Amino acid sequence: MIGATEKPPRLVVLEHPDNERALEAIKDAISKKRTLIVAGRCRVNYEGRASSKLEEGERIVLIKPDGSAQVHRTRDHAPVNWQPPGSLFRTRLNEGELILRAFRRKENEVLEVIFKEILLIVSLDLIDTATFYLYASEEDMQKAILLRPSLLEEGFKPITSERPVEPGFIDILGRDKFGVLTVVEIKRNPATKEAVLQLNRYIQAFVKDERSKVRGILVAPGLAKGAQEALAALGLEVKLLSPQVCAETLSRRKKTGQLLDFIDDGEKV
Amino acid sequence: MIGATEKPPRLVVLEHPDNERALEAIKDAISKKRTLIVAGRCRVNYEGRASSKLEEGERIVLIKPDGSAQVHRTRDHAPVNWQPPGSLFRTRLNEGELILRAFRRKENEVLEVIFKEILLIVSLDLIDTATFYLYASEEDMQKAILLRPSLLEEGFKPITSERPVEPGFIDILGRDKFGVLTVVEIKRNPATKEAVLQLNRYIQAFVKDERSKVRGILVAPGLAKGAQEALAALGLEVKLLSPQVCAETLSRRKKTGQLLDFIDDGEKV
DNA sequence: TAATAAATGTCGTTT
DNA sequence: AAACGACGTTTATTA
Repeated sequence: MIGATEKPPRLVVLEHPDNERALEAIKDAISKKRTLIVAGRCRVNYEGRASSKLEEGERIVLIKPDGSAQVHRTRDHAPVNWQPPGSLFRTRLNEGELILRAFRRKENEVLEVIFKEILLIVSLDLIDTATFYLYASEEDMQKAILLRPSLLEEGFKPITSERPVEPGFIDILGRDKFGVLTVVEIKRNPATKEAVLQLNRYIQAFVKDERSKVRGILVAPGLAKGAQEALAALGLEVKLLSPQVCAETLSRRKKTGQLLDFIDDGEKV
Repeated sequence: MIGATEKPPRLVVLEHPDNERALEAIKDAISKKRTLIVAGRCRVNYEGRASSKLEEGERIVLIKPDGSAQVHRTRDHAPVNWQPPGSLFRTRLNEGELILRAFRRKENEVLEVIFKEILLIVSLDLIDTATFYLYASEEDMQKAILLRPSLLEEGFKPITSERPVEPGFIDILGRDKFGVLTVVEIKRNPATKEAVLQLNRYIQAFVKDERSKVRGILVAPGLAKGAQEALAALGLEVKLLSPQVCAETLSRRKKTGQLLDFIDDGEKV
């Protein structure tokens, strides 16, 4: 029995509970915004942007305090069915089955898990306040070029980053060593034809304002199919640069300060 | 103790195990390709296409028989770190910590979870052979009709899709076999009276511009209460079409090319 | 195996 | 609230 007045333990485990105990534990965990794991034999229905049906089988359901839900099968990284954060939950017994519904009113989406048999219920009060750090993202590549413009090319001088233009934002705008305006678009993956077109749109929008000559440089670790042709056709350029090198540049800065761009005159790719 | 000779139980649960028991249970579960859940206080490192760092906190790790791994925090549908199916695992104790590594050799990617404290281990032998069925979204229905206009009716020729009009967007605009302008509104669920009114609004807004005769066709798998009457009252039409049939049309296209509309002259609903 | 397109993409940001 | 772009996108399909 999970007391209403007592503080519940950080970890509650029920093996092979009957439906009544399971219902109580699930309602308790969700209402107290605990993390909930339910393993059991169930079928799953989803109705919303699409609809899906999954017949009976044993799966794991994970419900988080933020109101997200996911149903995992024995394979695949991604859940077979899910509901994003902010979902509402309704649990009830019906003719010997335990029915768990996660729904989002606005989006008109419903996820329904109908348990024939509950193998396990785990209710956890997880404490996790740590920050997640991701390195070598596209953002890091941008930071690295701004910190050390020679990563792009000798003599490049950034003017602004994230400059708004008609269709979006120019990653980096600057001038090359001859003073020519240069639009830089950064990709952390091999650049696709779409990326080239994106860069071109930015330049087009920009040229309207400036109507002077503008260079366009695509920064990426490589080129996907069709990108080379698109670049040539549009008269744009590419600078091969890996996210890893950018991440290294940033981490080295932390140790040696911001002098690198003045000291280092070599190119590393 | 989990015997090597005996068949292990379908469900093994260890609450607050010491490191040795935890190590044994984890190795056993992974080697026997069981589904494994580990909850505990840990830090997480990832090194591969990018790199990431997550300091100490309580999380849930889910490892599946297919060699996929994911680390879940208390929020978000998506795992904070993961490793796709086919990963290899190495578990060991080191200075009072339990270290779980999931790596992919070819991709040179490593996920490392370092447990300071194990709250719970669950090792499951899940049985799940069911097939997952996903039925098409409304967007797929639109695509299917554009691909094979005869799904709507013989001789229909689409002009545009998502054409903006006063109240929103016309799903598909086209001409029937007599050249009469036709507005198509698609619903993936049984169409309600509201859907009929929506179609009517689009037509009204459209007639202002064109002031020629315009047909309105509601595409839906069925009609909800009151929809039939509304259609009749407004002089609009309905074409019954299920998302499933659209999905089939789209998947068949991939196999047989885009010739279907020329070959197929029958209607399937 | 590599390239391409779709996804109930998810998730953040900005208008 | 809606739109846009990035993502360690993932995933399936096809050449």
